[in-house]
Amino acid sequence: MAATNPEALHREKQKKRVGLKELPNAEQGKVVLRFAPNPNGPLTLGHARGVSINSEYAKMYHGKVVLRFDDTDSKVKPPMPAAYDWIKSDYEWLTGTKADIIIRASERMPVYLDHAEQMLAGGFGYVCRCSATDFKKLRDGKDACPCRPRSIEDNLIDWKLMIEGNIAEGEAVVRVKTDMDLPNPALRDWPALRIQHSTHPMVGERYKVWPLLDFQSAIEDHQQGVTHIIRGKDLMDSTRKQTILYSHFGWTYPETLYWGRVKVHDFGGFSTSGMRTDIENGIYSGWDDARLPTLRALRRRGFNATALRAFWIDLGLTQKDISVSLQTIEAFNAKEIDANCERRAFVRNAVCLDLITEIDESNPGDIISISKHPDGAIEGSRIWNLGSRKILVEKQDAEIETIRLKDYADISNINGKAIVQSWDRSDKRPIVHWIPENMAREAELSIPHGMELRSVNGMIEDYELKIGQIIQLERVGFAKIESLTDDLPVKLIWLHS
RNA sequence: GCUCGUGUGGUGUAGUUCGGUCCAUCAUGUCGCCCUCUCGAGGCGACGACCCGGGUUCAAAUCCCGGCACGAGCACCA
Repeated sequence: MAATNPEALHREKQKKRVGLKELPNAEQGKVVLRFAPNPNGPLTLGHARGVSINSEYAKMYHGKVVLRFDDTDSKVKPPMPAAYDWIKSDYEWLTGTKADIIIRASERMPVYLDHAEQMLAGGFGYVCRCSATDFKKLRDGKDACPCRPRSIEDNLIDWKLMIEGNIAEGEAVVRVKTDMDLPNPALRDWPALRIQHSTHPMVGERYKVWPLLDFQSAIEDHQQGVTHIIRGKDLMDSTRKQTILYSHFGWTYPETLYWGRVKVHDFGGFSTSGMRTDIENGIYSGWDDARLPTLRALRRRGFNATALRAFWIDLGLTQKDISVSLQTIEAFNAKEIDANCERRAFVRNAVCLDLITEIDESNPGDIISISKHPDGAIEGSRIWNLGSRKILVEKQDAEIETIRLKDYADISNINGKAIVQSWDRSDKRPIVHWIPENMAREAELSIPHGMELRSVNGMIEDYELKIGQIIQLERVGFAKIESLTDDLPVKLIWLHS
């Protein structure tokens, strides 16, 4: 045997860093972050990343999160009045707290319009009356458009016409002056505000000129003292555009971090507008349809907010475009909820057997008690009455000759007769779940599976069932009790295994 | 086309700042074994990766150069 290097034995294995990376230039108590959704529907699993990461950083640095509704477009992505409250409650559900500051861009219009005027008066912005296509042509050739050199006075006159509603939509736009030689064409004299005469669901027809995201967001971040922006990397050019605007105003741009695109294999993308259309067309029953990746749907199915946050924080903040599996989220969820879920039996394709027992001194009798949770995480027992001498097992299990009825007895199963062979576990025969026939109640388990909703019928153990309760169906998986109506089967909604 | 960004096992991540302590972390997954009571649970174990090619160096996942692949932006959407 060769000599062992003692150092090699003591070498420490490297550890995985836990939690989020440090934020650059972050000072305890002074960090201000923001989460800025478009209120065109409730929050999705994708938004949950933004909410989780931002709120976690706020917690780490004892900072604040601004929840801002970016509702400055009423034509392409019109805001949904109901969505403001949905998002607020989705946010609260997920983080367990209210956002520190909540604002709507549409109520802050005077601020944006005022800054637009400052920009024009300062000569670093101008009103452009070229058509979008003409401008694009000029911009691609690094050529300034004819409106650019006009005087501040002329710009202010046009601006007045714009905000008074005297210029039609598409006829004018306010641009931020940049270097036309910028290598990135997307940045050259980018548009800051445009005309929209449509009715805004929150403020009506009060405003004729609306800021675009890059302008509105930049001004508002400064107003709120945002120190760190975390956004999708598709918005990298926004950062560059806004940095130019900030330097015009003499402000310092916040630290900016990015994440890549996320897909959850089982859902695909998270298009809110796509879901909205499908709901309107009756493909889905509503925003909480179990097949949808909305937070409300996930919550309805029994996903836990802490688990969802833990999942996103574990993923961390990287610029890679990723595709994750729902299975991973489910594993986080199972870990989180297991200790709180009572067990119940659910027998699909039930087969009824006659229970035959010999009277002997080890016979536990007709009243047996089974723990609500295998390792006692939940106290108490379920009390079963075997008085009817009839039991239900799954058809598949009934085809096996010798099985063990979980927590009861080893039996031989021949011709519909379950004959007790031993009370104690006597060999390695399979353990199956079962229920006394007189304690069984019909149930329907609804399982979302991609575009379809599968339904599995069976008999559930009717013991202390409560509506809204998440239980673990032994050997099947977690499910939530959706409805408990007399005379109707219990409705269960599938969570995961 | 122009601009920007990213490349670590099946998936996702740690490590990359300041090269060695990395025969590369953890989770999820898959497979196997165990189980005195969920074989869709639990326990244990195994599997599996630094995009490619050069270079610098005693030493590279880490630094340099060149490829390649993938993604995003180039909206009067967010």
